Amino acid sequence: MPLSLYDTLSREILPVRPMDGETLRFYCCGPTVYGPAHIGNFRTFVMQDVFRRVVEAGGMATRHVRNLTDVDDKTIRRSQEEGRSLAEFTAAWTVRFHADCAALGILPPHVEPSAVAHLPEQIALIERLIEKGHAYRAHDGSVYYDVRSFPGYGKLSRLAEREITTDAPEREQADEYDRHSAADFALWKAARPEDGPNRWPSPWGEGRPGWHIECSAMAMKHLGESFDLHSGGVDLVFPHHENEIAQSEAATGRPFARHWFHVAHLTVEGRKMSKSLGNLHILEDLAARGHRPMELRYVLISGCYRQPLNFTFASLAAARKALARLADWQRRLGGPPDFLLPGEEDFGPFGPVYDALLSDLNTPEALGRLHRIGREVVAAAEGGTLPPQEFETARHGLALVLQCLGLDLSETDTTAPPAPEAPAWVQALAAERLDARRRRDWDEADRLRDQIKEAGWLVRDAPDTSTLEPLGPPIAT
RNA sequence: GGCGAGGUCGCCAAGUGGUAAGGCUGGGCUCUGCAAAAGCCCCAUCGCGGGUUCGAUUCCCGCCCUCGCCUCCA
Repeated sequence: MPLSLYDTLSREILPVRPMDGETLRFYCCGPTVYGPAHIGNFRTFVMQDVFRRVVEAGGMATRHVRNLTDVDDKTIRRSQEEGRSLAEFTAAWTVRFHADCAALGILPPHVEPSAVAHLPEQIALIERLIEKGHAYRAHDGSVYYDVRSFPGYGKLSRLAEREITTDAPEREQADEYDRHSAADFALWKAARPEDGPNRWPSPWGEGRPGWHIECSAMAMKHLGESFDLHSGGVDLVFPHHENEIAQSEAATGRPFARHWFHVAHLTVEGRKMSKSLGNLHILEDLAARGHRPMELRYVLISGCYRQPLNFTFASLAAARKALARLADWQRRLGGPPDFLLPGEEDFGPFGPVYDALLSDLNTPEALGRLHRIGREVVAAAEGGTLPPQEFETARHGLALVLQCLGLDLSETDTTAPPAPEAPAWVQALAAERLDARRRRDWDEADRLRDQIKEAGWLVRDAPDTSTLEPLGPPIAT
């Protein structure tokens, strides 16, 4: 059974099938590498990752391309502010992005093309559009796409051209002077003084590519003129993806991507994420509050990708508990098997979890089923009512399902959290209490426990010893 | 104004034309010197008003409210 997924273009849930019958080729709009990616960015990347894992678990090969936008207004401006070359600046943020993705268990794409490394492809595509009469050169050496030359313009976002032009803000007025229509967008931007050394030669003079053209050029280069699926955050529907379609289909005369997969946005504690609210959280912020990346991943897949998801620190704490439980079950089922054989028939009792994922990537339903089935299976295994062979199937199925969700529980050992060392004086109290406990002086032991608790530490007794752990995640100030 | 999404237990969040998954929190119990952990159990009639229907949270209409996009923000 193939994965069914909502398609933004047709507004229908459609099966996702490779058009070549072998490899599912898909493109994801990647990050602009000018700073750390925030949790909203990661919602999209995590969902794209789950998508890929689910497809691959069904035995299908994939070819995953995700670009790096490393030349645009922001990268140019920021790099200059810091006095670094554009290449040096974007390389540093790319390293950071890769590290964050790895922490979140996001599989690296098979190809990760960079925009600056694909200038010839972009220029060639623009030339092709000019030749076909879909683009024109402005006086300053910029090149614009002629939106009116493409009848299908607006089909993805359902925005009539009339709407786009009527209320266009009065920004970039200088450019508008040269544009045939306010809806026309730049394919090539003529160099400006403030761009500094960040300019490249082209048939139209020095400049740099517009934003949208990079994805068209790189997707076509690495996936072909027509491919299976294209993905990004909902905000990219318009104008980015609308423009990509216009550019690509006008140039090739062929359908660009067959399926469009968009991930809804995140709110934070019920409010829109924004710089001014200071809630554009990044992985670093969460770590400072004692949260692991996997906890964020769990939160990010706990809602339907088509619905806005409300991120809260309470849900992060809930995720920690839920992960600990899953890790416990996995341990009690004998731990993950040494190797996994992907295939729908191998999910054993966890088949319904995978079915939920195949049904429009319903991750919350999948998590619900995972908890319900997991509880039953573990109880049966420990109650002795699970035949040995089914025990092995369950163990394997659980691992497969966790792999689809990308939940790596290896770091989730509840008995040994990455707890910071308690201050020496708290440890001294704990040692004192352990003595009292060994003397069976319960009153003294309880008194010391309370004292330690007030200091923010929990005493956890084992038969012959005790350990300390912080009471809840530290609250960032 | 245009296009679109949504209002389900204290919080997060699925789902269905026949009386509502799951996680967290909370309450009870088992275990434990106590506590923690673990386990078991309990906890919602689905924004408001109409309509269709044997029956609606699920379909239709109206209203209220929230949110997203409408030129470079995932």
